[in-house]
Amino acid sequence: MTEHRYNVKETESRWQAAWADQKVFEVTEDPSKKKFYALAMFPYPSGRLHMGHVRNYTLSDVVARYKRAMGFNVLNPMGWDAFGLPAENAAMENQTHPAKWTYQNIAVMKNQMKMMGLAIDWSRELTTCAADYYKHEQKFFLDFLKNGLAYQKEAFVNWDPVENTVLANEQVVDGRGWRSGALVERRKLKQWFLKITDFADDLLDGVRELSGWPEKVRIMQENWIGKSQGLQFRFEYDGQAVAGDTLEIYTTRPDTLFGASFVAISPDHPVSAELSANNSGVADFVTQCRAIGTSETAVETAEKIGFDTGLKVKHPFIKGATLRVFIANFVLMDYGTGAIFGCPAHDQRDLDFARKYSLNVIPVVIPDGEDPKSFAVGMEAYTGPGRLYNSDFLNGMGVDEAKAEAISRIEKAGMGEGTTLYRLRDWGVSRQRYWGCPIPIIHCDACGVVPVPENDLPITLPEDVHFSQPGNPIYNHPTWKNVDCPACGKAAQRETDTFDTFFESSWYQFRYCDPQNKERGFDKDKVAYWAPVDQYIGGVEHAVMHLLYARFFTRALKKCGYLNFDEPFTALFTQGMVTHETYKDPAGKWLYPADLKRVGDKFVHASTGEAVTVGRIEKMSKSKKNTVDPVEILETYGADAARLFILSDSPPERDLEWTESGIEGAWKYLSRLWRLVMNADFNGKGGDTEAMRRKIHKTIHDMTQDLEKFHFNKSVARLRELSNALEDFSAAKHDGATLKEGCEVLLRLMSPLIPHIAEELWQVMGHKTLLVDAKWPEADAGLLANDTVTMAIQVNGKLRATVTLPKDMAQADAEKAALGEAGVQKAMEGKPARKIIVVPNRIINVVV
RNA sequence: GCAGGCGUGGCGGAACGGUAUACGCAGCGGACUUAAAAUCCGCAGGGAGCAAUCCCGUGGGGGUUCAAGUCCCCCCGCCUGCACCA
Repeated sequence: MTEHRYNVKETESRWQAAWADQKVFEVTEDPSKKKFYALAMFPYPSGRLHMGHVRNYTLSDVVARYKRAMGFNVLNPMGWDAFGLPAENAAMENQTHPAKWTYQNIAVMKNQMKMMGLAIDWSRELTTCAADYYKHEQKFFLDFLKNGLAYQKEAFVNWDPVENTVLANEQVVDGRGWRSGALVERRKLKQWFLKITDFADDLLDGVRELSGWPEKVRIMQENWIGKSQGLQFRFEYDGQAVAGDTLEIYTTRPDTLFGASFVAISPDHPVSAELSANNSGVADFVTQCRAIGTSETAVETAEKIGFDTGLKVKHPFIKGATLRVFIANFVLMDYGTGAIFGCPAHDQRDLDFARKYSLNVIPVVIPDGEDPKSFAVGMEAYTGPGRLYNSDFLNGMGVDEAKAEAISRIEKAGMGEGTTLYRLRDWGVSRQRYWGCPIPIIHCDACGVVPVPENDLPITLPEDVHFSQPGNPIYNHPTWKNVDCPACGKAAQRETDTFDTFFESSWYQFRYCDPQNKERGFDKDKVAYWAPVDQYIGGVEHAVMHLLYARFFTRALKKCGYLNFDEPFTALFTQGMVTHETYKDPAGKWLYPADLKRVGDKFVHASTGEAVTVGRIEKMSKSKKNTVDPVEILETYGADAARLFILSDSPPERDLEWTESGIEGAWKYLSRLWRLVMNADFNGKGGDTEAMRRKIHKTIHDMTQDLEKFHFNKSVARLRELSNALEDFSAAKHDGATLKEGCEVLLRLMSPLIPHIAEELWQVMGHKTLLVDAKWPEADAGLLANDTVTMAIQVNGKLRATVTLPKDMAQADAEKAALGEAGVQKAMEGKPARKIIVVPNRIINVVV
């Protein structure tokens, strides 16, 4: 028989063309079929695909193809998260326009994606920087405004005084502008916010219900929302009062009020500001606090420092007692009220502070079993449970009871109230950047803030802008911002800020349901059919921001009448990173894997021959040069090999180490599969057909389970087992019909993973219709059950023999068979069995 | 510091509380070849033994159980996220 080599390139592009020509993956709403919406997080068009993309889209593709074979009407779209800072940076560096750069990248990356053979409905492709996309989010924003979900307030930005521009957080490195190197200033600007805090509780309750999400992500969102129950109340000043008659604080430990020994306020607190005005000592201290900064390392190492303001407040429960008021560097202005009471015995920070300034440490919660009279706090605060002590009317209560009682007393006295507080802040959406969606607002001297009339949408970006001068190009444009006020007709100015690019990615999952709609962002019925997304797949780096914003957006759109559900993504899968070994030359410079040559078990530089040191395995990144270009892999080995390696090497949620030998191995398997089918003799006779058929149907059953659970590495292992068994069966020239059944099942099961070669071999086997349209195989239940089983026999828990017995054998007979085994008798050393445990069809344990 | 995850051969990883190391990568031996590549067959946790076989083995230490990689307690190490949130 002539053996043809598998021609990957030709075959893969031929089937890609066939699927596209027949519009196999294009879908419309079909109420008669169950829908399945599979979505991969859409990419930022940075230039080229990286391996992380390839892994992501391989995973979503397997899901989409599998669900399709299962008979679902599968929506699997793709688009471009096209606004963002890198386009502006590229524009500055290369004297190009962000739009040109972006669209060029999209063209390149789309082409690369097509090489992967993805089951995508390209007719639904969307690009967020296109006006026909962002037009709709401008409308949403106007609706949010009408519904009280958007508002303006002053907020700090990072201001680069040399470049005269606002910097994004990631453009600030060690407190300096990344380009200019100038010290970044905090400047207050009026900016737009979305009221995500309105939904804080709802987002929290919702995330707890999302059973299809990883526990990890759910917890991260819960922590981000950061709900806490506590007491907000007002201290009365004793003597001098500043900025009002009372000082309001927030605490989650009202039970420890009797242990209070000081009050501390933030350096940014209005009281600090007022005192600074008249007291240079205070002003200096506040400046000192701000200089320490808020970076992680600074926070970790910074000492707790305070400044005694000389102010005093009255203890709410202890008549005549007063507490000194400090300004302290560890009190944050943007949480609670920016002021706290310190109870050093039961809070570590308060304790550190108290020890430094020699303040009282009064234990008021005594751990069970401790003697209150001798219980003392040294350098470690006690934060656990216990009984109240030294606390008047709270004495003897547990912590929770005491909290409730303290709140109740304060409320009765009219001094404050029990409060629920969230760490979550409203979402600031204004960005002082060019390459984003313009905020549809006009500022009029006479009328103030005027929303752009809906008929005037979209407000498109000016195209003739320059990036050579400092500042925001939109703001610098000579005419764009000039407009007549829609309300009074007088000269007014457009808002020159653009939306945070998380705005676009918060609703794209709905736009995919109705991407051509010119009137609205999407049709309610179409979204009702497709949404919510059944399986969302992407990187864990979006665990908080993007996913939280999208969840908020869905609720906001619901409030504005656009849809009628809360959660956009029913199930979420977060994939691991793609990693690779790192390499350095003798000078310590990073080297690309492609620049190396293997000599024996070592690497040398391919052109210079210099020795290369192999470093640790790290996430692929340009800076460490440990990247592998997907296109080279796709061109050398093809999409199927890349997909197979990605799927088989590691469980998808874990990191995947990219290795040359791994991709080679995948390629070798494809050749083997090819030979199996090409060389198969379907006219053979004999052999243990029943055993073979059992293996085939067991594989169907197990593989289906694996796919449902995202255990793709296991499913590949099972398919290789089946493949190995079929090779033996074929080599032995056994029954042709069984071999044919096996090969066909193998191809159908392989189809979601390595679709091109599976499709090709399907045709080779004589099929005239597409494999991609074939139904998922069903396991024959009759073949799943075996009539004999191999049972393990243990003596005192140690394996001593295995024995093949009829299935569901009577317990007594099984015991007898077990005791008859030579190995068992030897291990029993002639002693009688004290006990025999029989787990039917599985194991027998003899205890002597 | 808090929260979450992980720890199994040389490596990636399998294992409803029930035969630990499936499947693969790398390795070794052999076949084919002038040779290599490709391919095929075989070996392969550690130790002892000519062998049958036996002992030890899932980061460490305890425990529950007829039986523990799996469940419980303590400890060690690595990774991720959050971080002075009162």
